[in-house]
Amino acid sequence: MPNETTNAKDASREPTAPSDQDVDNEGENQRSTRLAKVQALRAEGRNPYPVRYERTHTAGGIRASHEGLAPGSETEDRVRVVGRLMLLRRQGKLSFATLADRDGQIQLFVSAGKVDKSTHDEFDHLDRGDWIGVEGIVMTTRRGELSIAIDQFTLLAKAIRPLPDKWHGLTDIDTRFRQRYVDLVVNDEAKRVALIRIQTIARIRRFLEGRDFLEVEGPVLQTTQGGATARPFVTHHNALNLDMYLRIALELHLKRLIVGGLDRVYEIGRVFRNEGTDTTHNPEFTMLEAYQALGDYNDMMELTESLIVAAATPVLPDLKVKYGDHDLDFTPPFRRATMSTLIEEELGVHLDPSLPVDEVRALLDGLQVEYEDDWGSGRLMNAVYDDLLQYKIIQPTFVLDHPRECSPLARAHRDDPLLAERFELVVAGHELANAYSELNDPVDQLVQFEAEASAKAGGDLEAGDVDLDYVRALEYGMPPTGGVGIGIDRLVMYLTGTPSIREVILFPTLRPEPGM
RNA sequence: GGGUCGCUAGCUCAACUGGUAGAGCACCGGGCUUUUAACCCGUUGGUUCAGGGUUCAAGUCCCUGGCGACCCA
Repeated sequence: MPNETTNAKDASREPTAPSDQDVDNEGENQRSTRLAKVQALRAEGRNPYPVRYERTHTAGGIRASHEGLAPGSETEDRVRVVGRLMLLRRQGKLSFATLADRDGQIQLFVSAGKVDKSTHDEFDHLDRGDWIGVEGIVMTTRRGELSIAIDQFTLLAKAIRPLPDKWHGLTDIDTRFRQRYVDLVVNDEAKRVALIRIQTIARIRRFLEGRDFLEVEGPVLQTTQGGATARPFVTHHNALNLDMYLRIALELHLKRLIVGGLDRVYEIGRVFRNEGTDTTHNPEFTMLEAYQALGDYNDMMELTESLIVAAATPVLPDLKVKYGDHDLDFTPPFRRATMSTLIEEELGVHLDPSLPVDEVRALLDGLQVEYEDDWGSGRLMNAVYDDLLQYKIIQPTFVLDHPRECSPLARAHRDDPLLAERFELVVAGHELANAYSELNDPVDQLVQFEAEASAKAGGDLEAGDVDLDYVRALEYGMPPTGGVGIGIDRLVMYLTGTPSIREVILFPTLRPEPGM
């Protein structure tokens, strides 16, 4: 019947042509075939996109309630389920289909004995990807597959584009990120990672609530750059005629709230850093920062460790995970070692910020570590750590007592004024958390800000501004406080064993797609 | 920023030293009452990322550009 085929195609072209203008042309043939089906339904006075449908059960719910139903059983249980049609196996007088909803899949069983011919025919002309609502009886097939023997179904949303290959799925990384909606439909791993992220954030909230922290929100649009070392995004507010930064950290406003008397606060929020992207960096990412009055960095270490264990346990019961080439173990306590100790351990040299600059420079020259002329011994020491050590630290390790010189918001160490009371938690060579005993001396803080501002004036694009309002806040008195920041995306990468940050961010930053 | 690799049908992939662009799935038509990536038969479907060059002839070789992945700094 070649004529019929040709006619059907010709008929399908006409109604679809005008509506195609604003979409790309992928799958043009299949799109037009399906658009023709939409037109045909409309011509019969039926709506291919009806407004609602009452469901009584979900796929997962039916699986849970009918676990162990013997093969070849038929129940009296009438259910209405909604989902996306994932597979369709037409077999003449019998059709099987796989319906997927948020929490699972279930087979549909369509028998000529239970539905009339036109319903069956219509079912057989559905496409993979269509959303349907079905009503029927819970049963199992001879092979034991839990199914719904349907007696009626309703098309809820016609899919115009075909789903990717039912076996190979969607593997092109770029397309997976650009069209995450498709990735989530066909790749279970994408859904698994997304759900772990969602659950992890929920668990962190519960954990912090359990410790009496208040969740707060600071401003995203800011007029000073501060709280971290990073290049900001700049934007413009029209009504105020004001250039503004998108925040690079949450820190300075959370501590203002500590001043205000909200003595345990945290925020889980998006921060923005105008830097290159790679496997572990996305320009916008999610930070947790928590501040606890009357805590110091030792308390924050305990908090950090407990929080990570609380978040990890439901996902990784043994707290172990394969991450790239590494086997990570989050069993507490994590190792604690000072930066100075680690340098000595690894390189066999003693380095601390009290050494004369010339001596330290000579040492860096010997190690082939690059540095700037205006760096003091502390920053030079930090460069050795950054260049030669951090990437080698695989298992969770609290690296303690960084040079004060590169910690402008941290309090000087109680035992050594050239060091800060600071730690970074390093995992698989990357910083997962960063914490201080917070600096609350307003005079000292101003000195630190001014040093940064002069570096910025000297061309350091990552250096911060003097935040005079923050200094003013400190002048009203901030109690001794410990604070910590944890990279949520990184944490989720570890918990899911996914060594790419773009896999754990549903919509990673991408160049715009040509033509979109 | 440097290097390597990739981009072919809606999806997943082929196409030797340059010689008529193919397969599976999907789609369309037909068959099939217990399938599970169902199966069987028959069709349809292409600006080979873009542009330029070499050649009788370019998916293939050369140049430029785009997008992406990985490694390095």
